Amino acid sequence: MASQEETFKKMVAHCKEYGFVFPSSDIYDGLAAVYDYGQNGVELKNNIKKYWWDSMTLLHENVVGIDASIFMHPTVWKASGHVDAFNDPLIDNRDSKKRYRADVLIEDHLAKFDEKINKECDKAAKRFGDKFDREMFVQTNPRVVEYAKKRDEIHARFVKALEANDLAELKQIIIDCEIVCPISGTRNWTDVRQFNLMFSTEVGSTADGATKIYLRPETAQGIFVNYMNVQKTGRMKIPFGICQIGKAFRNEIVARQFIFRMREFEQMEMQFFVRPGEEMKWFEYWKEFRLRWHKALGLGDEKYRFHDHDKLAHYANAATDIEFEMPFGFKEVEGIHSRTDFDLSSHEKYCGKNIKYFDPELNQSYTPYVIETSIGVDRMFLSILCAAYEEQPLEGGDSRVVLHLPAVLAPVKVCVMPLVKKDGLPEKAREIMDDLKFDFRCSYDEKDSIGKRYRRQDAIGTPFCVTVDHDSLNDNCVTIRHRDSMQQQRIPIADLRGILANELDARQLLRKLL
RNA sequence: GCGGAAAUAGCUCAGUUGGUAGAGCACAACCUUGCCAAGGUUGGGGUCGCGGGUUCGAGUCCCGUUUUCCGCUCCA
Repeated sequence: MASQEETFKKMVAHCKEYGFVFPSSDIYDGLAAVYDYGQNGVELKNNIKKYWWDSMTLLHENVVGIDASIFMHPTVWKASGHVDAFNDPLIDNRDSKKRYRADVLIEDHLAKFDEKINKECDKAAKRFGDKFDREMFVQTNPRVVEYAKKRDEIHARFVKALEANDLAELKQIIIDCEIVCPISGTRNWTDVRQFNLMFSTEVGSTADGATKIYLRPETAQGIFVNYMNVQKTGRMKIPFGICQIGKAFRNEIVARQFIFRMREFEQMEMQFFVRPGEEMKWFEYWKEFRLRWHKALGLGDEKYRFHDHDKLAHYANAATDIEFEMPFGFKEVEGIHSRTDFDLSSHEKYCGKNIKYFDPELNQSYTPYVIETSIGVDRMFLSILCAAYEEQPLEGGDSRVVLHLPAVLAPVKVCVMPLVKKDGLPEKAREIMDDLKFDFRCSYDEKDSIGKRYRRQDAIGTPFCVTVDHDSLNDNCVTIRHRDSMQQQRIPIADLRGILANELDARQLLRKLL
């Protein structure tokens, strides 16, 4: 495991050295948990997005795309539950250095009163046997009445403090209740602080009374608020899906592990609208389809697994993750959730408009249920790089760093190089490249020895190198060198385009999904 | 956010008890060579993360700060 972590560190360094991922604002020492994609990274990322987009929109005639704004009406986040669910009051214990949610500490404390009351009841029940009347006992036993009174007092303060968002009062409750840290056993608490996972900004000048709005913490809501527009204008019939690729923002408390958890990240999401009662059927369909999409890349089937959620989010009735084996363990890359009608119903309530679907086959209206597939582009990018990166020992004690990227995703498809920088070979190489560059992302290299140039292309995962030598001028043939096997073939220049087109055909990948 | 460690050229690192910065690789030009990281010559590139302080003098000592890594904590 230790060597895997070492390899991961080297992979991260490799990403910077070869123009895949840079720290944001690098010349100012970076910005925590924000990264930029470089000249090779952006190509790989775009190729991942295209593979996803095509698999959704080309292979499913009932799935269409949209591109919603990052800014949305503030009420969207009320309706989605984010405003309430993402505001956690946090408190630290100075001795144990542990952090807790202040509301959870108080709730746990309140629960203790009920435990005490139950204990008294149990004792009394044993004493009185069949004659025990619990209701009567609770109302009359002085000790139990005292517990209940205290509990209700604290509960009332607690609810009031939460409603008013009174952080000082929350701390005061913790002090008054003499709540201690379960680890250190002390009451050496910091102040309660609010931590909102959503970034906020303002629309309009402050003089006019600016409106506070949020940067979206998920792209899903952009689809929900457009569901009616797309359904009506696209004449969509249930079941149908809307997909989207876009940025989302979360103010993570701790963001680590390179691009795995970033404050600004990109999601590829689809919301699939179905008849109520049919959601589990479609949940299973998308679960299976999405896993096939991952496995089709050929990074190794054993690197994927499902992780079903035991604890479901407020909106879901079934949820699973597709996890990928990163060097730091199996980690979530994609989530597939059955979101019920939670979002659409909630939006209907908040916006006050009828957004039900009229099903002509059933001759009735209903709020559709939703299956969501949500994949992090950056996590997908990371998983591919982790699987592709290899420090490969070669014969004679030599070694090379090679990225075994799926050819369809590679940033550069082919590098054309003259064997030597003279005798008309560069001109011939340029000629070949000018012919190929409309179809494939090509690069040209004439610097350094041929071996060195091959290694440079291995390091960025270029699947093919084409070398022009002296014979090429006479026989119109070139050498094509394959990245993974390092084997070379001599082929006519006239066949080059056809061979490359076949090897780099994205359709072959998509066909595996049917 | 807490604790620990670190920050010197694009990368990997050296730099003695404080005395005004080096190597290898990489990069650019030229020469030689030509199918898996060859050799030579020349050149560009660093106010040593940033800001203070001590000192005649700080990459080196002290304080603060930023970023990164490791461990906690958090993660609908």
